This record gives sequence, structure tokens and C-alpha cells, in this order.
Amino acid sequence: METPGSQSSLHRANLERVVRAVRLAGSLTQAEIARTTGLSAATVSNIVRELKDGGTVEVTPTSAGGRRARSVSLSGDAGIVIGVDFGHTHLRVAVGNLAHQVLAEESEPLDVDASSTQGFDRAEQLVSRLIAATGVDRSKIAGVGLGVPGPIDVESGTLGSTAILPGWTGTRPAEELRGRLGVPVHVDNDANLGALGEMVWGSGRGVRDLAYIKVASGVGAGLVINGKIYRGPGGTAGEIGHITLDESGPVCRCGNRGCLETFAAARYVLPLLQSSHGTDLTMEGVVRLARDGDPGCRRVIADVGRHIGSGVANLCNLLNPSRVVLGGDLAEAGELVLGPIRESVGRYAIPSAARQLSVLPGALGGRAEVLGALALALSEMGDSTLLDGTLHAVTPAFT
Amino acid sequence: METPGSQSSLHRANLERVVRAVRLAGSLTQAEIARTTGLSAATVSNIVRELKDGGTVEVTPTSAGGRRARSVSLSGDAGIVIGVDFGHTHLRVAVGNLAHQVLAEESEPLDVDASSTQGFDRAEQLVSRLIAATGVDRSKIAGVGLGVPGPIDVESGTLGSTAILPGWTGTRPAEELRGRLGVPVHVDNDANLGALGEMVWGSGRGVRDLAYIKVASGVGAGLVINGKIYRGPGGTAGEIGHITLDESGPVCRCGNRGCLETFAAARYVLPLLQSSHGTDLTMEGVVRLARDGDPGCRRVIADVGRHIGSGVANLCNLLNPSRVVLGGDLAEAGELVLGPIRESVGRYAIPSAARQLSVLPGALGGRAEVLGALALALSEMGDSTLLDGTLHAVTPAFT
DNA sequence: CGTCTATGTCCAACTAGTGAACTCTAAGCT
DNA sequence: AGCTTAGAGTTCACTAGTTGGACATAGACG
Repeated sequence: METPGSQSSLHRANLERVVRAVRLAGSLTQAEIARTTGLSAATVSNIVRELKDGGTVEVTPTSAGGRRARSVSLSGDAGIVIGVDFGHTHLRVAVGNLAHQVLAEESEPLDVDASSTQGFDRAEQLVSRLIAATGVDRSKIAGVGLGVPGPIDVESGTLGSTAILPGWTGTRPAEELRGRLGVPVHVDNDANLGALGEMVWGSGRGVRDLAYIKVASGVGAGLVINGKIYRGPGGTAGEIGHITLDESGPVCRCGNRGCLETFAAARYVLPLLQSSHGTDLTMEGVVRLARDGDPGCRRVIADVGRHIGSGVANLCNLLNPSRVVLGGDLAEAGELVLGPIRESVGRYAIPSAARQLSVLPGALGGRAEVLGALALALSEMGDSTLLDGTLHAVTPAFT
Repeated sequence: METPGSQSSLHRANLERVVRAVRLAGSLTQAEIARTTGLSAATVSNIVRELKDGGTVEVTPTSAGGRRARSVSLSGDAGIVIGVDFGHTHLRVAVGNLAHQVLAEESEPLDVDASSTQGFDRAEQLVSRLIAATGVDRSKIAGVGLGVPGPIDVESGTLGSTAILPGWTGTRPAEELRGRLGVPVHVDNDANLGALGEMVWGSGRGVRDLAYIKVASGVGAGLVINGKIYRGPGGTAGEIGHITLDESGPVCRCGNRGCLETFAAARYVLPLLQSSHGTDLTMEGVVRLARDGDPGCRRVIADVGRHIGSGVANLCNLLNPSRVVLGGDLAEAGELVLGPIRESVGRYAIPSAARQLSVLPGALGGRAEVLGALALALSEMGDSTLLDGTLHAVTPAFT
């Protein structure tokens, strides 16, 4: 059914061109579409009619004060995308439309020991609730982005061994959710989605090469290269948590010694404070105490920053991104952690790479991953999903 | 004259598609073109005829032993590309055609202290000589790739401070050569070109993500991501030589301590052997002695390998390439250095990244950079260059 | 109220890709 | 040797889809 070089593909490309132009501009008249896309007025006329019949686009008789211009805009219910993010302690869901607007977003706690079935049950319910709340039709779902806190095998879609959600190992989250919702599901790990989220909506706007460092229970990085998530041939790119900082350092869960993670991740850092600050401390708590002036917590956070900075320096020397965005709970510490990171980067990265690097805190906090999932759904969809009938055809399930 | 969404643009795109397929494969039958491009056999038939009439492509009656397959290849005189590589001790030039064949190649020594003007004079002469030797017309030059042993500023094309060719700092090699030859010149550093060369002709064939590690006077890496050289926003990606292995190690020329370079590069390693093996030792000499069984040299090379392996492990964790190719003089040591590298990678990289990694010696030796320059010229050329008349039209200059 | 001008639509012309039928050649089998 | 077979390349009628130009439309301006 694929005809990569045929007229139909040309037509399809032209449809996408028009949709993209309209989406970027918000609303356009046909003549404007013709000018910006370079297509002839006749073609635009045909395409707009086709899109209008398909329900992708709305034509309002005469919104502008011109001669007789009919303004064309994406119909609000042309399609929606959904982002689902399984975190280590909670589940987040967001619903957005194709105009990059977030229509609804909600999170709820999720027990770490919950089974995958329980987790997906909860996710399905929450998705249903949010869709109901926004009042759109289920059949309008164009795609779902799914975030999981662990490595995903690119080929099989299987969740690798992850200590964060025990018992989920070996499941195929995308298939699972696809089976429940009946729409395409695209899955990626939390660091990659955080990177995507910050790039589209947060601190990474306008940058095409960035690294998103997520410090939580572990340390991971999401790499955006040339505007796209880079996963590597095996899908395990971005494992900054396991670069070696000290060959004779503490033993890491990965089996090596002195990984960045052993100096920065919650599971290794929190115990340092247990004797002085109690045993049920969380990273969040440490950050709060540090901001309130607790010297021990400040010291620990600064040390973590320095070590992260060493890792980031290596990253910079190798990849030379223009921006590094820090995410996860630790980002809330602001300058307390960014200062030491910048200092370390300045010391260990080659000057030409460090000079033009900006290190920023994430702007989205815990929302980065869900929004990234939304962005993933949007980007994987390709504007073409808007166009083939599948979206608007009657889908018997879920009525 | 531009009709961005019309059939003619589709036709053009299909022409390019065919040309690209042929160029990547060297030569294909029409049926193979149809399969790889996804176009129908009828379309391919038409396109091939058009290209043949235009002189872009040659059809050899029946080269393979098949049924009646006519093999299609880019016509040898459709255009030629030139690769120029300035090394630390010599200058290499290669001339190739669009069918990925190297028509002529030559190298001559170049004094380290030669001025840039002298260097370019020599390069121009050598290029002229080789073109004359191959007997093709100068007007057929489609592009030139240029390799320089130092950092190039992407924006300005200015050569950064390089200790390898002193006195060249601040020159603009691409403009210089462009002025002399009158054709587009694309410049890049030696590590990137080595990566490209090995990918197209050497140990990296068939791989889309690889890292080429060049160990010589310094240590640099060329990164190929998704089949293209990745330079990073600032153009300094791949500086593997300056990732920190030991915060309290020897002081590096970059100002930091314990950079990989201080454990692996010739300038730091050779002095270790001077007291025992004399002062005018080269890396080449050390490798030769090691192969002959000299225990000191073997030890040094193994140590170098281990350290490179540590750096490569970091690289793998971050980028997860499917192949690492070792280039430079050191690669001649074969297993003497590859063994320790693999061992180190196995120890320090996370297992999932290390498992699918292959570490190979470069297959091109000192030719990697010139051939990479050739490949750069080919890839930057853009396939459309072949199609619009400019290349075949009579260009008044250089007759 | 007539003219002007830009918008959107319709139609005939044209471009270019496709499937199906057809021819051609060499290999394999009997 | 002769027949069959299967893939390669070509031809042709058909179809999809864009375009330029003619045409209708409706507000703006004098």
C-alpha cells in the first residue's frame, strides 16, 4: 500500500504542508495558504475542501475584515493526543490537541509495588476521566505517548530490568496500553521524554541539541540531537549515570565502581544523611532542607552537583550540546546545585565546548515527562495521521 | 521557476532518489533500483532513460552474470570529486568519481613548519597533477573535501589554534582553496573525515552510528550519528581526548589534569620510553618494536589501550554506537592495543551497551582522512548537482 | 451606483507514475 | 537439443493530481 514516489504521496505531502502552515499560523485564508505553501490557489481550494470534509479543518465564513476571505483553522476536535507517564511514585496523564495546547492534566500517586496490571488499570481509568472532562470524543484520539522509568528494548518494546518498578520487567507497555485504548502507543523512557518535553515546552525551546539530565532514584540523560531524540542503535544511549568517575569508588548496582550514579543518585546519596537527619528522608526533603539553610544538606547537594558536573563535562567534550537542562527532584535546588555543576563543567570540559554551553534548570518540574509523552505522540503521529480517514472513521470499540 | 509542490518537483525528487540509490550502491540494475527506491519498474525505466540521455548515468549492457540485467552506474565523467588532507607530516590528495571509485591518489611529505601559503601552493599543484594524470576535464570537478588537523569554527570556517600546524591558526582553509580551485570546498577536521572514510570504504561499512578514534599526536574522535558526521552546535563534538580519567593525573595541554590524552597521545606517551629506547622514537616505531616483541613497548601500548578503553566506555554509555573504529598510527598495533581496549570497555561500560559493540582497527590506515575528504565532497555535493546542467554546461573558466 | 480588486471555484490541459501485458534472455530440467 | 521458467526491461492505456486561466463573488472606494 506504500507508494513512496507517486502522485498520491505528493498529494499527501501537500496536505501536510497545508495543515502545517495552518497549525503554525493559527488561522489563514486560502490565499494566504497558497502564498506561504507555494501551491496554486486551485490546489489549495481542493485541499481545503478535502480537509473540511474530513473534519480536520474548520472554515469560518469571514472572520477577518477583508474582502471575502474565509479563514481556515484546525478544528478544535480534529484530534487529540494523550501523554501517560509512569513515575517511581506517581502516574501522570495529560491530554492535548493538535495545536500543541494542553487541555487537561492530572497526576495521582502510584504505589511502587503495584503490579503492571494495576498500573495500566489506573492509567486507563485516568485517561478515561480526563477525556470525559475535556468533552471530546474518544474516537478522536490520534496517538498516545507513554513514559516508563526504565530501559526499553527498541526492537521488541520490552521493558528491561528496572529496579524502579519491580515486577514490570519483561512487560510490553506499549502493546498493553494499545490493547486497552485501541490507538497507536509510542513508548520511551523518562529521561528521553523529559528531554522532549523541555525542548518543546520548557527550558530547551529553540535549541536543537540538548541534554536533559534527570537525577532521581538513578541518573539518566535524554539526548536531543538535531531536534530528535537520539536513542542509539541499541536504544541505550544517554546512560550518563554509569560513566566512571572514580575507578576505585563505591560499587554501583551495575557492577562497576565509581559510577556517577554512586555519587549523585538518591539511592546512594540519601543514606549519607540518615544518621544525622533520620531514615525517611527523600530527595525532595533534602532539597527543601538545603533551601532552608541546613548546612549538611547544602553540602551534600553541592557535592552531588560537582559530580554531575564532571559527568556533564565528559558529555560536553563528546557531544558539545548547546544546552544542558537539569530535571528531576534535584532541579528544585536551583543554584545550590547548578552552581557546582557549572563550576565543574568549567573545570573539566574543554573551554571551547564549555564556553557556549548553558546549564539551566528544567522549567516543567515533574510535568516534563508527561508533556514529553504528549510531544512524542504528536511527533510520531506525523501530521499525516490527521489526514487518513482512520481518525475520523467510526471506530466500533469505545463508543 | 520554483514549483514546490508540483509534479515536476516530484519528478525531480524521484530523479534524485534514483541517483542517490545508484551512488550509494555503486551500481545497480533497474530492478534493484525499483526495489530500493520503491518506485515502479516502469518509472525507473523512464528515469534511467532520461538520466542516460542527460549523460548522468551509464548503462553497461550486462555486467553481472544474471539473466539480462543491465547494470546502471553513474557515468565516470559525470563529475569528479577531490579530497585533500593536510596531515601533521604530509599532504595527501585523492581524485575520485561519482561512482565511488578512487581514480588517483598521492601523498607527499609536508614540513610541519610550512606556512599555509606554501601548503596550499603544494596542494594546488598536486591536485593539478592528479587531475592531469586522470585525464578528466577540470570543469567536471563537482566539489572538494578538505581535511585539516585541527578544530574548525563552523560559522566562520576559521582554523582554530592547533599545535600541529603552527602558523595556520586563523586562516580559512576552505575559502583559500576555493579561491584557488574555483569550486565548492567543504572542510572538516581529520578525526571526522577519518570516521567518514572508514564508514564509506573501510571498517565501518554498513553501520550508521560509529565512533572513529584517532590516536596520534593527540586523541580525537569523529562521530557518525545516523549516517552523518555529528559536529555539535559549536563544532567541537568528539573531543574524547579531553575527558577526565583521573582528576589528579598529569597536567594536560588543555589545562586540566588526567585527560585521556595524557595517557594515550604520542606527545605524552613517547617520553616514557625515551630513557630506555632513545629520544627520537615515534609512535610508529613503538608499534613496530611492540610487534617485534619488545616488552617495554608492549606494556606501554597495552596501558594506552586500557586508558582508551575507559574513554570509549564513557562514549558507549552516552552514545551507544554500534561500532568503534580505531585509527591513527596506533591502530597498526592490532590486537596488542585492541585487546586492552575491549577489556576496558567490557569492564567500564554498562553491559547492554558493551554487548553489541564491536571494536575494530581501521582498514584504511593513513588513507582514511583523504578518502573521508572525498566522501565529504560526495555527500555535501547533494544529488541535485548532478541534475541541473551546471556541471555539464560549458563553464568558461578553467578550459 | 459603478468600478476595482482580491478571493475562491471550475474546467480543460498537462505532467508524471502505475499496473498489466508483452518481449527478451539465460538458466535449469528432461 | 529443446522446452520451460523466471526475472528484466519496455510499452501502453489509465489515472491521480497540479496548474493556468476563465469566471463568479463581494466588499471597498470614489
